[in-house]
Amino acid sequence: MLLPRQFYARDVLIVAKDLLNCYLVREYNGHLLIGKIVETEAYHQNDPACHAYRGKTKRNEVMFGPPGHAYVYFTYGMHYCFNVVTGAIGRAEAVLIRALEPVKGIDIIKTLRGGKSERELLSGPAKLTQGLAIDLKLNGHDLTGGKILYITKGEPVAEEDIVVTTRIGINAGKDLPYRFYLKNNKYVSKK
DNA sequence: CCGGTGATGCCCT
DNA sequence: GGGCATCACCGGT
Repeated sequence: MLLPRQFYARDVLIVAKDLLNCYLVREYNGHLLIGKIVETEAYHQNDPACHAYRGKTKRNEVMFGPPGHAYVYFTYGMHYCFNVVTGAIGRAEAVLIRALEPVKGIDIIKTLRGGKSERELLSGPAKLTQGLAIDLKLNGHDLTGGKILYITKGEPVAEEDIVVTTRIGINAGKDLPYRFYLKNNKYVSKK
């Protein structure tokens, strides 16, 4: 089932947790590339680590728009990261998708990633954008349209199978418990 | 297995 | 001009 707009129009911490076990689907050159979401992080406008903490800019303006759209940004001179916009219009919130478990189209994904081992294909925020061919052309894309790039519902996750901890790769806001991942899943990114 | 480090370009101050 | 929501590779163990 395609996730509807109201799924995304909730608090970013709820959405970040509920996205676990859902499927990110990418239509690429006639192939379906699919990964199961196993790790997420939440960011919001009152959080010092958030791109929108100091207000709206050209880069982060998608975060202030309607929920259910993709916020893609470029970083470290060579990598892209993929986020899902949440919450109400005018409020800047987004969930960073940090890791996927490969599900479908694995041969294509392997080619896009330069022939890495299955464990290394999508187990990091910039790895999964490379493996699913996500770049700035998809910034602002509506994920509720069911085309090109979208998310479908997964099996519910038991509360005890979710680990809540601090985020990775940031300094500001590093003590906030805004990272969520599936316990014992080998495709979660490493620290 | 582990920690350290260079790559590389754009955004924002 | 500094810093970045990262990754892959290198060398020592």
